[in-house]
Amino acid sequence: MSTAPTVYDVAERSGVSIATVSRVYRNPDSVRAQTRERVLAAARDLGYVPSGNARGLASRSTGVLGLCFPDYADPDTDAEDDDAAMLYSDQIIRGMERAARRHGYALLIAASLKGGPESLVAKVAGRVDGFAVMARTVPTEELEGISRRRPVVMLAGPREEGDHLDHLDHIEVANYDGQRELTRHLIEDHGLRRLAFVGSAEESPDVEARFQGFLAACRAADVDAPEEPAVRAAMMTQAEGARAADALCGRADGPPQALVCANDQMAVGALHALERRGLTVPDDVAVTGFDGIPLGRLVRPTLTTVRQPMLRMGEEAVELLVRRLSGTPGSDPVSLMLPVTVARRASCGCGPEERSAVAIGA
Amino acid sequence: MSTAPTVYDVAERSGVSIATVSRVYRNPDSVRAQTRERVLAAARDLGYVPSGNARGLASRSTGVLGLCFPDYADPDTDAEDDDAAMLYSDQIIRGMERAARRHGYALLIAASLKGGPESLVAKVAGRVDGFAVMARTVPTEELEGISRRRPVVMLAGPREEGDHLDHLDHIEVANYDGQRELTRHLIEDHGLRRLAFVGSAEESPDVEARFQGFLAACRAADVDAPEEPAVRAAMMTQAEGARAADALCGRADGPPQALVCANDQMAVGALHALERRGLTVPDDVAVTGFDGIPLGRLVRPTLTTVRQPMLRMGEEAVELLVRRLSGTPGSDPVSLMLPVTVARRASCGCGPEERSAVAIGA
DNA sequence: GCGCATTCTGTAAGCGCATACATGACTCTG
DNA sequence: CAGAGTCATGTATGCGCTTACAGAATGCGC
Repeated sequence: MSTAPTVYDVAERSGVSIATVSRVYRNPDSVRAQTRERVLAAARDLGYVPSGNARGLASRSTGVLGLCFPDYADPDTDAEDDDAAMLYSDQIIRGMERAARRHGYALLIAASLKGGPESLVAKVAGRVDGFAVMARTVPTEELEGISRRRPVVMLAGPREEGDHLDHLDHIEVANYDGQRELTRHLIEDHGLRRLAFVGSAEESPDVEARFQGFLAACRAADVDAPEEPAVRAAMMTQAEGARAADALCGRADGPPQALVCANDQMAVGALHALERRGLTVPDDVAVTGFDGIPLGRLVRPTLTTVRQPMLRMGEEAVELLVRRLSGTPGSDPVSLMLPVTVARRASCGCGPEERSAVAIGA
Repeated sequence: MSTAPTVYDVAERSGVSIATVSRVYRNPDSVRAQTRERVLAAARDLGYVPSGNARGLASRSTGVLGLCFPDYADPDTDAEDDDAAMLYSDQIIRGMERAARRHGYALLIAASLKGGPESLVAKVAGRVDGFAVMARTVPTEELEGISRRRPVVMLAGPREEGDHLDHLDHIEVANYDGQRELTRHLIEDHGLRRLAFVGSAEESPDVEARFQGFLAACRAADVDAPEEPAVRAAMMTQAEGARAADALCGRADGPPQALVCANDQMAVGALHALERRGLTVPDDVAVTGFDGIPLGRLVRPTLTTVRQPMLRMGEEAVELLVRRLSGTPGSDPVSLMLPVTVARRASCGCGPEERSAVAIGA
């Protein structure tokens, strides 16, 4: 692990100048075949690997795209169960990696640390040509600054409204339409009328949009539409989902007929809590989630949910970045809305087999 | 997207030298609070983001670890089904990302392109402080060269034997012990005696080790142990698994009692093929896989398999790299063997509920 | 108010590569 | 065989930052 060889070493060993060594890698055809072979041989002997840093510095580009995502680790998830630990950021990663590869980019990923998220973005932003950020991982204001210098696309978050609307590119999913359709399904197809929405305490535009979709479906069907979510969970984890379910069961008028959760994690938690209380899902209480994480298909009953097209979201993010990197810089910020699908599974009363689902929204 | 601001711009704007700007980021305490604030304010105004390339070049380290993995995309997998597309490289990624984050590193990932794998490694190797490579993604010889200059750990592949044993660090899994235990289970607990092993045509030490474990269990129980795998699939995909199952069913003596597949993908393909032929799994034929991909729990019957600890493998890889990066450089190459677990599910006849499984090997 | 220790800040020299430009070696044309 | 045109290679500069080292500022004791 002695000090690594550089172009200078390779140049000396093969009797050429460093410019020629550089050309061998950047533009092989511009070097005579014989010379090229000599250089490559020397490089091989030395174990030479071009420094990405130096190359990037000199050429002003890295060939790397980035992704910042929140640390979604749910402490409730059984650490032994690898499958259950797969959340949807993994699917975005996979989608981005695939698309990035097609365009000749590598992918740099980093989850926000509790320490200081600022260092996170800076670290990633400084090493990539452009990057995607999952909503609410990083203050929008900070992203605004960065996006003046390089492309940034926000995933699964709406553009900021009002005075300070941001200028980032966005890729959203049809939260409103998806939740409305799912709620409509509960009301019309299963005849449920006492529905409780489990939201989150922290401000989240996604959760808010889902709640509004929920309300819209209630109103359309003349079902009691509460002003507020029945519960606002402190965090959107299984433990909080369980707590929410317990709270709702303890109410004077008994549990609602359906528990409409703002994400799958909480829904799974609710499932467990209801089971512990001796209630049967979906016969006593229906439960639904949102997101479409793999775990939703592993629990029993399988979880009815609204599936987000995570893979595609990752791919679209890369396409957007690539377009920005090669295109006219001045163009206006883009907002792409991706459709979701309602996955009707067992927890709403649709039986064990997953029903075919259609795209909603966008 | 005008040209990005640099330390020089920030220095000028805040009336200090570039060295002070640099110190504000690298070593904040060494700058008087008042000066620091001025610099940070200027940086904010300008939308300054330190260049990772320049920093890396000057400081000779990147703060990034890497992972190269093969492009495992199985063309048979329903592209619409995101969950099924999650293969085990995703879990390694997640494991590495977590561990890397704990140590203050980001993670750079890249799958090998069909084009030229050499460019892949070079690209990654040049941009990271150290990296992991999944076995058979990159020629060992090339890795050898690179590993002279920076830490490289090979995942899920044994050290090269014989004349050219490599000097890389390795993290392996207990292929042999796992497959032997699973096979023993089929023979002793389910009383099966006519077993067929579905291997792969390409040379793979993993598959070979699994086959040897299979043989060992057969011999130990006095069951016919074939010299060769019953089928050597061209690729380890679902399509090839299905083809293998069909081939075995077409034999004169009828299908075997159990189809022991070298990986889950093929096992799932076999499951489908058997179903198409009207055979019932596990009653007519038992089927087993290897790996423990999420898909194995989604298919019916659920797939009995040997689960590899992918998350942990990713974490251990990072720990190893970090140790190398901060430690005594001269130490000998390490080989870490991780235990596997036999997941007894429905496809071997163990019933729908997954049985508790114990660690095997290592 | 002086000398000295202690902070704080500036100066300058690279880090390893890409690349514009200059140079040299040939080939071709007339 | 001179001059123009090609192609292969070398020279020199700078990309934006870190980091010795040197120098200025500040604090302290007496």
